[in-house]
Amino acid sequence: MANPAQLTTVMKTLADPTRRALFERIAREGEVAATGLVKGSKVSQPAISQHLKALRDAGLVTERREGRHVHYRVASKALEPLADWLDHYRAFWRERLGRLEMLLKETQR
Amino acid sequence: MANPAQLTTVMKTLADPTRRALFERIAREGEVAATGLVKGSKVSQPAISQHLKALRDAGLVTERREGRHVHYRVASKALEPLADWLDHYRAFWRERLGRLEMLLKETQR
DNA sequence: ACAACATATAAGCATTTACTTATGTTTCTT
DNA sequence: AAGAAACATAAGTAAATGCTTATATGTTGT
Repeated sequence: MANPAQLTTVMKTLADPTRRALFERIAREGEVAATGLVKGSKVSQPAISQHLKALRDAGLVTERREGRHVHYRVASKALEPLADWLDHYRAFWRERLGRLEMLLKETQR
Repeated sequence: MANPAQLTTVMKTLADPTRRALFERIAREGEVAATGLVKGSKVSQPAISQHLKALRDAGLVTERREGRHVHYRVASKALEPLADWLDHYRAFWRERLGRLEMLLKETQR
């Protein structure tokens, strides 16, 4: 169901610590302008701008222009590809571990 | 709770498509020798070996040597850092969306 | 002991990435 | 209209990444 290419993009985008920190700040603050993100960051304004573009392209954040400010917020379905992938493997393992446990109990008695 | 550095490592490791595919194959097959992974892969044996090292270093797989074969399997807590991080943000959003809904209902009446 | 097999390591290379500084572009303020 | 503010884009660069071929290391069967 989840497009593998999209999953790759999401993972690659969030794998970078500074970019992920940016994403987390946007999530925490609800809605932030780019300037707000530049302040309190160690990297330059262009770096922030480039990271925001990456987050946008990955579908992780949405932007809302208001005058000369651009406000960012987390996209509602941002982490869905990641969550889907994880849930798939979690379910898979529950099943696998379930079978393993049953096997162990049978061999033990 | 989840170490950010470890999360970064896990994400970076799984972000690469061929490496993730390798991980998924190990998960599906339960336990595979490296040779088994080389077969049916488009990259060379050393490439596989390097990817396996990366997966090992990230704590995503464990190895079990048996003669000249090395069998790989998914580590039981492999995806815990990722899952923890995701759950944290999921909970966070439920709360945020919950508040938003309450706010909307209040302003509507 | 020796050849074949399974895997790891080394070295090299092209591409990608995460920055930087410099410069646009648009919008607000005065 | 002019300057400042908020952002984006361009160009350059050092480091990281994912591969390759060649070679080493360890193990098994004959």
